[in-house]
Amino acid sequence: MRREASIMHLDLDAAFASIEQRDKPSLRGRPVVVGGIAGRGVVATASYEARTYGVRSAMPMAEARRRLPAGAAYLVPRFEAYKRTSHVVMDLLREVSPLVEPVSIDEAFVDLAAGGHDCAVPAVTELARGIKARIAAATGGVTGSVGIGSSKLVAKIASDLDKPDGLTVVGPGRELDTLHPLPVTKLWGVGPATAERLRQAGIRTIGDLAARELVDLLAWFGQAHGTGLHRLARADDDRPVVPERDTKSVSAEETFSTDVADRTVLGRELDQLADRVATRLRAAGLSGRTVTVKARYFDFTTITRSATREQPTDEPRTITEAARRLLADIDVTNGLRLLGVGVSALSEFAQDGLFPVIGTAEPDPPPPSRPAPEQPPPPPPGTDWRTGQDIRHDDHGPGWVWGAGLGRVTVRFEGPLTPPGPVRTFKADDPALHRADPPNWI
DNA sequence: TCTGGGGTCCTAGGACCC
DNA sequence: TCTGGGGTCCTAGGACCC
Repeated sequence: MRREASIMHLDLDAAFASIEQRDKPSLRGRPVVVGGIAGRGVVATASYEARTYGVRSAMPMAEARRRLPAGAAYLVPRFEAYKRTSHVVMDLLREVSPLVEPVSIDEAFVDLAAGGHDCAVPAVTELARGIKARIAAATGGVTGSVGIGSSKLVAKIASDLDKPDGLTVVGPGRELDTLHPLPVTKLWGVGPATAERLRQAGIRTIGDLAARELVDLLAWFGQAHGTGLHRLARADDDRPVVPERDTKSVSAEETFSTDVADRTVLGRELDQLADRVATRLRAAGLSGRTVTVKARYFDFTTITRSATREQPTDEPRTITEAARRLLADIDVTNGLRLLGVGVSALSEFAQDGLFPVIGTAEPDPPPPSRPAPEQPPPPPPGTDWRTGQDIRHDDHGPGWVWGAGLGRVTVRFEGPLTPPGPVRTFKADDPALHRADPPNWI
């Protein structure tokens, strides 16, 4: 815990749903649910209109449909669109401080002290107001809620106190007053299982938890979780803001619409999952030694089987063969609800001798040439966005450069599909400047 | 109401080595 | 011949997060 409120947490409000409402004006003001549309799907994000009907994240989609009136929209996620908005926001935050830790596509911590800001409460409050306004402008109206405090814990809890479009600053010395009345479930790391054990011990609020001895928590929850809870309940949190983390595993899984017992079908699924994992490993320049197969039964019990190789691999064939051997040891007579493949024990480069040793590689050949688009070259970094140039776009109609920097171009589109025009960010040389998102209407 | 998909971290037991 | 303790790696499962 720091002496100043210098850690900020930003959480975009119902990000997936509000991006959909931004891009599709007909959805504005209506309940919008983004998530798995099929039988076994769940809600990823519900718009605030949908939340008034009690629809929440992680709720089965079937239940959401039951609760919502006619006229509600059910959409499959368009992750590429969300990532573009996420990049716009993260780039903005990096202008505030070099220490930005994206937690997910719609959430980040920012170390304001590392950005050289005055971290007195009035100053950070003003700073946050400005950041919120810039985010809303740059994203075409997607809002975020901000919390600022002396630790990650306090900042995160603060951002949740006033949603949507909120701003809460917890001044130094106010941490315990803020935390202690809240239910323990607000603490990072307290899920359903921990909450139930705490409830049995008569612990409902974070204040109740702070009143308990460490030995009790150690006995109930073990070393790591016990000490973690003990400290967090006292607002004792010195975790730094870490901009980048190494990837530890890459996996793909699929829940079937009905359980599958046919080993031929499962084998084909396994091949596809292994392919997806291998593709993503290669894109990230990673390979791994441990292959894991995950299976879930009708009753939701889940098992894993893993095998560790001598050498790391990113070869689809190698991963598939290892996965098939593991699947052979799994009982599928009553069918599987879910099948998954993962690779872990990662290292940075493939060791299979399929690639030149680092350092002796030929330079990459130039990318295949594309038909030259009718497009002026993107402005150099630093160009004033107000003077932006026109950029033609196949599907969204004309757009103009809204901002540029760090090899990225932000474009605001105006067209029949999206008046008054969303803002999107592209890499300066991104051919997606001429590609539309696939439609996701259901 | 019947539970997605992508991750992270922790625990516990067994094998193996010194 | 019997027995120790520590360290590391691997496997499996579980809780949790967004």
